[in-house]
Amino acid sequence: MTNNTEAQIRVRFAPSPTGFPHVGNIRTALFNWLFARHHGGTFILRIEDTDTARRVEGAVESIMDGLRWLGLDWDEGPVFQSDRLHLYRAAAETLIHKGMAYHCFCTAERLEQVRAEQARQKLPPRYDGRCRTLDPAQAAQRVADGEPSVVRFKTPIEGETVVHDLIRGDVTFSNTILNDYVLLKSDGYPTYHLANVVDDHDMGITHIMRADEWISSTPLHVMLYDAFGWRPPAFAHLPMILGPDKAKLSKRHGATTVTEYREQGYLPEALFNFLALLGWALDDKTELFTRDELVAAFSLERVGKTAAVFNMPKLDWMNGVYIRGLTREAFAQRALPYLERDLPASVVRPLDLNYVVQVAALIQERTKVLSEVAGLSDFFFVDTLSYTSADLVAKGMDAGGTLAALQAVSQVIEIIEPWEAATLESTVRPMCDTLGLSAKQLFGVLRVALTARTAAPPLFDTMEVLGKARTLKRLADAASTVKL
RNA sequence: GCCCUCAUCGUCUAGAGGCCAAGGACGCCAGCCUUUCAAGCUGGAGAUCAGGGGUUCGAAUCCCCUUGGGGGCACCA
Repeated sequence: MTNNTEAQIRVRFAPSPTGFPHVGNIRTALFNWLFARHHGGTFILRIEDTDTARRVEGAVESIMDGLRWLGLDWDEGPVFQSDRLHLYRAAAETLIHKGMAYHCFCTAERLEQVRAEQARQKLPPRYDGRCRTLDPAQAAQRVADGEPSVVRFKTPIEGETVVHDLIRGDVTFSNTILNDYVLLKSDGYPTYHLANVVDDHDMGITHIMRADEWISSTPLHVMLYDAFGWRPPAFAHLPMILGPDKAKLSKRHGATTVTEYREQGYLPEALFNFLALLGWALDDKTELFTRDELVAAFSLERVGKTAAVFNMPKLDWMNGVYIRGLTREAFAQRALPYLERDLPASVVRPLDLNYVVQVAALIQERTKVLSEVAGLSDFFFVDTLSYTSADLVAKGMDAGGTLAALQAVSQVIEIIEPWEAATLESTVRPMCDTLGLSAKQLFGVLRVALTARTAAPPLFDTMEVLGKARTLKRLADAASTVKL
């Protein structure tokens, strides 16, 4: 699978710490990681923290946390761009000396005016080039005098730039529509464009895999590589992930950050599998992949071009598949923290793991996300149930019959030993005849008495896990609840 | 407004000229199983392959136009 050339492959995931990583970002990380692992290459984490204003406290930790949770381990980094400002400044200087960049002294207000005027004339908003023709010596003097400035790239005003993209093919941009982009901001920090190009070159990145939204700024990057005399890496612009409204996925689409998926109880291996299928498919049928299978199967050639809507119901299904695939012990282990978190405060912690394993076995195949385990099983943990007399009386029955059934069953099972589901069933089921009830009716009454709900795990398994004492207690409570 | 781009069931997708009167998955519906809910099994509805022109003996697949969607156009990334 790997040969000498491939072993050189170096890719990176380069998020900016301006918020918590959402699934779109993570999918990009996943593809980079898969590509690196498939080819035996290197996966690098780089933090693009050049926007001092939008920096968010804790974002870096949550990015790393999310990557670790999904098992996307990085080989180098995290590299912080804020530690490398000298590199970008030197690079900007180089370009100024080459006459390919210049200092611009235009104020934010003037830029604003220019844009407003262009908008009024329905022209594309772009820098009008006022400082482009300033005398470099004079400009240098003004900078030396302390006048604030930015460094702009002297974008060629004619010709065209072709971006070779592994997924899109060749994409041609006319240089006339390109802007004199800012390379270095007035605070001395580089913009994304400069830092990105300098770093990717410096770090020996061979393939840039990033979301499709970046393709518009790629011609600038190509020109920058050119201006520096560097060979650009290969580009692969990945199809975007959309919300249900088909717009770029964002906060307003509900749970989009990885952290939230974890809190809701999605299994990392399920999200991993699901995300891999957003914009990539192996064939016409395979949907379930282990991590290793994905690493072995992944290829850029099979990445699609069309944006994909994030299909929540399918994720739920897939999560359910992964949950059912767990051993009951593993499932209990995974469910435990969610139970501790979600069960009512009245339930004593810590929970007994052996008991949780027994409960877990009964709800496992009914669970899609771990955040619902407490709701599915709380009656196994709480002391008192809440239901009314009417809830107890099954369809076609009256209060008297219900009470009689409850008492009859209590009496019969009281002497059952050993307390096992099979024995309970073989004892109670025949009582339907004696009591003149259908199984549906009798079991329905018992179900409400024991669980306070109409949908629950199999009755006799529930009794077994509840234990004789609690079962009898609940039947007695139910009997006293019935209003004749 | 300008630039780029995409276009197969509601959604994720297979399809790289004939194997496609379009296959799989999720979801939906029905039946079976069954003490409920799930799970499982079986079956079903669901795409005139956005529309219109070409090219070709033959097009979902190639070309053009239209339409629609998405993205970009900051001293944000």
